[in-house]
Amino acid sequence: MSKDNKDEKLQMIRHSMAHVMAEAVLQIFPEGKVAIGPAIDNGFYYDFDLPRSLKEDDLEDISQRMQAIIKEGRTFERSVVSRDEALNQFKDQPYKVELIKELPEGEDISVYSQGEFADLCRGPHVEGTNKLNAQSFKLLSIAGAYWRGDEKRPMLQRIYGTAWTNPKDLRMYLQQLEELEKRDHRKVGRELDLFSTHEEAGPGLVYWHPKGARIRVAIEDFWREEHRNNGYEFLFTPHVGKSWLWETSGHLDFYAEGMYPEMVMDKANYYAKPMNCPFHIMIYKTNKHSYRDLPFRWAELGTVYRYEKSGTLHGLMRVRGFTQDDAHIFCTPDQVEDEILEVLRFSLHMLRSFGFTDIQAYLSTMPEKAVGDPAQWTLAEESLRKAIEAEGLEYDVDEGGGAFYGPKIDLKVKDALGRSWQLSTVQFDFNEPERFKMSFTDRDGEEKRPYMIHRALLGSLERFFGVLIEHYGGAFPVWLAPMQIMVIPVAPAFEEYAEKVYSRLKKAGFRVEFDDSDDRMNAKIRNAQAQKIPYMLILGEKEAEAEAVSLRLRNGKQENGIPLEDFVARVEKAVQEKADL
RNA sequence: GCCAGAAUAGCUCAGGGGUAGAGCAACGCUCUCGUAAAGCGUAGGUCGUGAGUUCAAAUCUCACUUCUGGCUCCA
Repeated sequence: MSKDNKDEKLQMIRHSMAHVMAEAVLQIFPEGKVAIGPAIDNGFYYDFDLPRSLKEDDLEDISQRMQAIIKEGRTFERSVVSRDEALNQFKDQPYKVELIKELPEGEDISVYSQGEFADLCRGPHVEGTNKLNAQSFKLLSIAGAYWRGDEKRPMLQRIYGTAWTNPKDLRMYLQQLEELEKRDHRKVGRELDLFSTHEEAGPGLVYWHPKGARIRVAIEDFWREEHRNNGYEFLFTPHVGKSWLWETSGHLDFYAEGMYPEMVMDKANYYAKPMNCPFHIMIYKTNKHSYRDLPFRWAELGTVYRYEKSGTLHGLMRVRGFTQDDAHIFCTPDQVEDEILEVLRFSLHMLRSFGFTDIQAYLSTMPEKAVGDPAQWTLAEESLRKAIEAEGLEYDVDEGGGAFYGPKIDLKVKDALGRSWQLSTVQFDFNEPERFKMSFTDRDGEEKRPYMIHRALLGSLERFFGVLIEHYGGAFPVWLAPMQIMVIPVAPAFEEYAEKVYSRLKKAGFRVEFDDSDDRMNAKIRNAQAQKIPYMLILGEKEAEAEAVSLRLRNGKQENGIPLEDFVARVEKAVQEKADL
């Protein structure tokens, strides 16, 4: 069977499972209202409006009822009904009635029934429950979900489940979930002592511990070096600014909800910055600029603060204070195409350097409500499209999905577990240059608006760090590892030689530690392993005599009797090449 | 912000209307050791915060805070 066929079959199974679950839930709550229940990646869900809140215990009951229904060997029967018939049949189901009323005139209204339970549904479904396996599904969780995703509509109860063709696939999926849990950056972050957040000090605000900061410094050092190589200048700007900035940029009109509230001082209102751009624009406006000066590529690791709704905060992935690896490019119209191509190349180079090789692009174009001249939009969109194609990237287009101020490319990477993360973004801005009345003097002596491009390659350092932690499961490649080498003497008698090796490695600039605790060697190895340190050096009599080291890698492999200087060269090479080990 | 769940020692967790428990970690002592946990001991908690019920609250109730799973949001 081809992959597509297989996927289609799984979709049908999952969707059918959702119907079976709906029937099971209605057995318990005959007066319950059903909303929608589609198949999703790895499973299905169904939304209900029920007289009471579901509890975890209910899932077991529902599961058993589902198994019973499956074993009854029902068939899924499709029937086509008129609108009136449908309205009549579902008159006790207000959510279905709403859906029926919205179905376009002339379209078939189909109903699938499986014995007692019938559901408005486009289908398709498997022929009968004999195609479902009572042992290869699992109900996973209960969640709240707004009807039609609208926060003004009723909150429904959603049950998520996963379903597969056979119990083995289910087991594999559940194992994958466990793996995900093991790699969770919040868990790894605590185990490796990388970062913390504090209830008393403010939710969504990240504290980078020494070991986490080592990784950040490695990232930032690389980031600066690459920006220097790519023709960027660096800026530093303040963290707060007077309301004038945000009134002018327009953020106070359309983004005030996302900002930390004002601070009043000396009869002026200050705001913590949610964006760096107005600050960069202030620097631009300090001088008059000629077309000969452009382009400017100005980068800043700019820390911004945004009020994210409390329920949306999540570890490092969604926070209230974060540092963007931000840059703004100001250029003339005829520079746009080259600049965009360069930015995209740079972006890909950065992401690949961190081990992300599976990258997809998303192009978002002009929405209905937009500022700026359509000709500008066209030039911008074309430059984005050309760049993506020049780099041979797979891409999707979200027609009309751009922000009102300009089109953009987002890059998403797939991590080691196949999950997608949006990291890079390249966005045109036709709004702020206008509002801040930016200009440059063109060849013909006229004052013209520069093009402005926002771009972030890693997104935010916090989020990027979170993604990195999960991508590597905490086992960072040598160049990023907070502790690269652990020196472990076999016994206290060999501490002198171990000390010597330690000094040599320290001198070479490596992040090396010396475990001189009272633990036995075995315990030291275990501790180093738990910290996912790439290299463990086991040093005893043999090594001391030969000026050598015995190397244990965190993947369990061993190499004994490596001359010390060879090991130094080897680590230098791994760091240089950004290799795993 | 909304729905649901959770909060007990640094960490992982047990317990539960009548003075708080384990393992790991920490600290001290002993052991001097060749590739994933040596042994013994010591210390450590107003049971998230505030209020209420009760003779008595960590336990029951309410509010709040934070976290978790979702929804929404992410111009």
